[in-house]
Amino acid sequence: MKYTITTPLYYVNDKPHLGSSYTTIACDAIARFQRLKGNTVLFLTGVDEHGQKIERTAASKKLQPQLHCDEITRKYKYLWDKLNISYDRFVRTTSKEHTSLVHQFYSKVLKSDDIYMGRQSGWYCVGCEEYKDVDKNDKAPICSIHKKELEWRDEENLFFKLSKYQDQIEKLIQIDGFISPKSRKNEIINFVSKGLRDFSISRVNLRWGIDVPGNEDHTFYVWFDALLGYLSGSLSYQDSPELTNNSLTNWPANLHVIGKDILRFHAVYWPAMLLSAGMKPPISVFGHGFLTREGQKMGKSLGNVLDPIQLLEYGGIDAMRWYLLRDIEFGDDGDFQMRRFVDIVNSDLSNTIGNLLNRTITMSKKWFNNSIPIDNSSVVESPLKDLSELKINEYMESFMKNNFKNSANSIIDLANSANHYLNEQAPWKLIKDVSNKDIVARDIYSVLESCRIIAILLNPFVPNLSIRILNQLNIDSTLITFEKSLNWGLLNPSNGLNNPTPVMNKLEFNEDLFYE
RNA sequence: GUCAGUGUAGCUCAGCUGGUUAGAGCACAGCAUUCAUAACGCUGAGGUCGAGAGUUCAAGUCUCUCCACUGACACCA
Repeated sequence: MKYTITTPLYYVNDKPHLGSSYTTIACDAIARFQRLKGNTVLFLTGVDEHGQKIERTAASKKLQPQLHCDEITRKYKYLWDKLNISYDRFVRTTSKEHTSLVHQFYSKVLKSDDIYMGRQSGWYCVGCEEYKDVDKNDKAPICSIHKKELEWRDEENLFFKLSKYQDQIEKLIQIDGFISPKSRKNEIINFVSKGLRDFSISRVNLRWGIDVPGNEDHTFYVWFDALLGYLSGSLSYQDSPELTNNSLTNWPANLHVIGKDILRFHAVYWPAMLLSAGMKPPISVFGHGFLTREGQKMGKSLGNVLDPIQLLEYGGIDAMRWYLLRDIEFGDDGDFQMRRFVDIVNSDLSNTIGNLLNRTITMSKKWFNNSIPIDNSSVVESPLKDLSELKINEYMESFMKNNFKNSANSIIDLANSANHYLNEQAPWKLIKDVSNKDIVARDIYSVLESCRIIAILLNPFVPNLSIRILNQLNIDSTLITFEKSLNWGLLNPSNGLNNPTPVMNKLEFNEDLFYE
């Protein structure tokens, strides 16, 4: 089965922030999960590089727009690299291939007779780059966001006939699972029910964009450019892109993950555009929440922006990924708290999981020939076996619903129970009597086996840590799949064990590390 | 402003159609302790369930009012 998942195409006005890291980490976890399930995954990410804001930012830095984009794009790629993001394709909207695709797509929409030239007039905020929905008779309205006077503009734009797709969109968004989470689905339904209006897809006074064929003084406005990146990244033949059914083997996307702010464009505009071009809409769209920091909105004016690179250098990749996926309800807004970051990571990864692995390997090597106890007879029965099966099921169920938090909790439950089991059985006492050796062998084996399963389940969340655990168990991480690797009793005693060293070091709390 | 959602221990949250002394994890304190990463385990302290009023034998759970925060209300990359 094919599975296509996308992040948004990030706007390269500025360097990547924590929010885009969050989205991308979540997508990476899903992509890795789907690969472990045996699906052929296309994980697509990229950048949106056009627009007036970028043109201006570049100008203020005295750079050509393209050079500015190159620079920021490099930063994105660098960060995704550091976060071990397993993307398959990285789309740039300034690439030749993308431009070609936009033109092809546009001609399809033209053929459907869904484009017309219209006039747009109204109060325009340069800061927002958009028309404001204020009373046209107002004499000097002010942008509520920028607190600046609005400009009156009156210009020719090409429009897309969104209104024509009212019925089809209404049906689509009703489909169970198309929009998640549910609360946002209701908002969209509410919005659509009020009647869809056509929207403008071109600008005349914008040079940094893709030309509109046949209207050379126009360039495409964001949605007829950026959204199409999903298509150009999905084509089978990237080099000479042709928008045909043959080349679209990775389409439709199974899941677009985006921030809640652009949900409407993905759940309403985008499907309508695709329908117009004779193509299938995506299968599902997930709008996640935003991150605050210590209860406050992050912003430059507050000086409390948390730089993902800094966080990464401080806590490491596993800590960062784990905290974001494990502690924040995917879909809801979340609050980044330094204290909690340190506590959660230390407790879960170092104390519970890391220490479990460490103590068990030490015992095993000590009492069983520097290796794993051979215990084929009793491997079959263990309370931990039953529990692991239960937790694996919970994990899978939650993950399919993008409920990473519950999924992670299932892993922790299993690790806690294994620790608990050791304390109850106390093999370090039993071993003092040689006749107990079989019991100890069974116990140690079943805890090691739990560790193996924990490592596999951990893989989509914290791939690096997962591999470190598997390495200690002497297991080749490249051969892992859910289907083949999650059965109980697969740990092979003849493989032996590597020397235990802590797989996860503890973090020290440092309150004002990241405030300038 | 209109509509929707949220508000439960220091922190993150469970609490279905109202029913015994309100739960979990983390953090904290004490005990115990090496197989182990000052880890694990056990025990404990912690809440007038946003505020007020009402319905009821009984309300965190229903109704009303108020407060705080969040989101939607069309072109916010």
